[in-house]
Amino acid sequence: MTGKPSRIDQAYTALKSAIIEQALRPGDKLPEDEVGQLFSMSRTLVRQVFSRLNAEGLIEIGGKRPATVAIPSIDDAVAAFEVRQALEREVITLVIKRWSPEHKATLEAHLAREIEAAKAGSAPMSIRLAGEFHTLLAEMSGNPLLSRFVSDVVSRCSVVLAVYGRPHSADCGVHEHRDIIDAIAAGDATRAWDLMRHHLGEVEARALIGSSEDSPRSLADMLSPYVEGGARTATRPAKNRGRPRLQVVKENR
Amino acid sequence: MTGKPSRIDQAYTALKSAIIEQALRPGDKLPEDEVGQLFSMSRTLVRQVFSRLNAEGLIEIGGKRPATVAIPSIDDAVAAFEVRQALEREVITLVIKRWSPEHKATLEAHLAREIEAAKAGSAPMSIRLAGEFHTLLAEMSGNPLLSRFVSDVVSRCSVVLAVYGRPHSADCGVHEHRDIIDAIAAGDATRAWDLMRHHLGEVEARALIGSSEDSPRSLADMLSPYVEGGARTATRPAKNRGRPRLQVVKENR
DNA sequence: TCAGTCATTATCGTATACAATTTCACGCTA
DNA sequence: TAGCGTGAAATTGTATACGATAATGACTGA
Repeated sequence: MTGKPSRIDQAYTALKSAIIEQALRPGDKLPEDEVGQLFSMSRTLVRQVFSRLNAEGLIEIGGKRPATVAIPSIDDAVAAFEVRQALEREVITLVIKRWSPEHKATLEAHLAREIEAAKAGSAPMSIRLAGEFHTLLAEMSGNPLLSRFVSDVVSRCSVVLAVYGRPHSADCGVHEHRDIIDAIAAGDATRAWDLMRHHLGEVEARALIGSSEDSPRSLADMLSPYVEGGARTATRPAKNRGRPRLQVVKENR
Repeated sequence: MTGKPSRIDQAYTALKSAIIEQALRPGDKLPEDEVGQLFSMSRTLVRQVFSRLNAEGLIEIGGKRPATVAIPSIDDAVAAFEVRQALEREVITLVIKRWSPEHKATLEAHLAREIEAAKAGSAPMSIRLAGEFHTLLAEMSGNPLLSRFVSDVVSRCSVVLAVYGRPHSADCGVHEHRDIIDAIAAGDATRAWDLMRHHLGEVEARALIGSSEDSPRSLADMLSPYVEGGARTATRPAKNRGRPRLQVVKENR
């Protein structure tokens, strides 16, 4: 598809995945030069990546402090789900309008992967696929702008779940996705809207009780699965001072 | 309110205003160093400004070419209005839910300014205020994310109008704004939705008149109104001949 | 006169350098 | 021992330098 994803795109995708899959957790620090070394780029580029992530609410920058993975407030969480409801309602409307058999096949294939991931008990994969179901649906709307907005808000919701949510239990979500596909395939917009509202309500409800435990790890360790070419942590022993670089920040806001 | 708008914010606001008010027209070039000199900042900062403007679809960057004011395609235009309908529907729902007398006063005051601008025949001011009516409404939703999205899409629609639209005739828009305020004040969501749908439909129609979906107008045709001396289309291979040089407007506000 | 080729210039992409600010551990004092 | 300055280290904000690439224009040859 895309000829050459630039290094910036690679770093952006890697960090975004790491955050959404909760390999990086809200509050974690992201020093520019350290990230730059991990991805073999200068701070100039890292800054551009951070700028994009910040625009999507995934990290917080500015204030001459190191960038941190965002810690959305309760209000942010409510706002995100509010907007998400409105956007996904429109998605359903448009997808039904432009429905085709290929769409159904694509969604079924994705659902199969979700089921498989749930069966395998892979939490990160389940989290990722659950989000991708919604972005996939949004792409089928044929409206790139809507797709972008949905992708954005889905990312925000993922971070919200990381802060306030309980561990992802994929079973329920998968079955609800199943029903939504069926309603759309049947062209029943009203039913699909209701299902989607209920589904998102469930996800939102899962964000009730906060849970956070501290286990300081090094940034390189957390990101190594996402850095192209594997971890380069061992190549730089001099720079690694004794204490682990990354600390989970206390919530001093 | 805001303690210190940084230079970056200033440049961002200035350029955004210039584009929306059509002082900078779609296709105009924006060389980084020239903009930097105008705003007394280095290219590093200009780049950040451009990055933000690009994310909102106001300019296009990349490809080692100078940044240009965006020229949205017809598809982009339709997509923008589609999303805008969905977002503003949600705005109305929330504003009615959280309605207060101060909101009404604020909107009435804004409407008065719109009427005044229309009476004075100030086209740039009318364009700006017409857009701000919608962002103002969005802010009253109490949902910052929704507000951001609406602001984004309203900007895009402004550029669409700059490319495809006829000169702004403010009268109709103002009266429709009047009706929307009344419906919201009366708590009549259904009526407000209909009015908004009709209003945005009018704006969209004003934008897309004269554009044929079957044979998309060539770039040269679309640009011809802006090419000095009119369009000389097919006589020679259409290079960038005749594109206006950079016109950066001095913003002293 | 016109087309094609090559040098020049303009402009961007990336890295690095320097200044400013915050953070944090350390040692001092009551 | 708790509290509190203090200075070094860490980190970001901004500017500048250098290389790469596309646009521009001049020159040559037919």
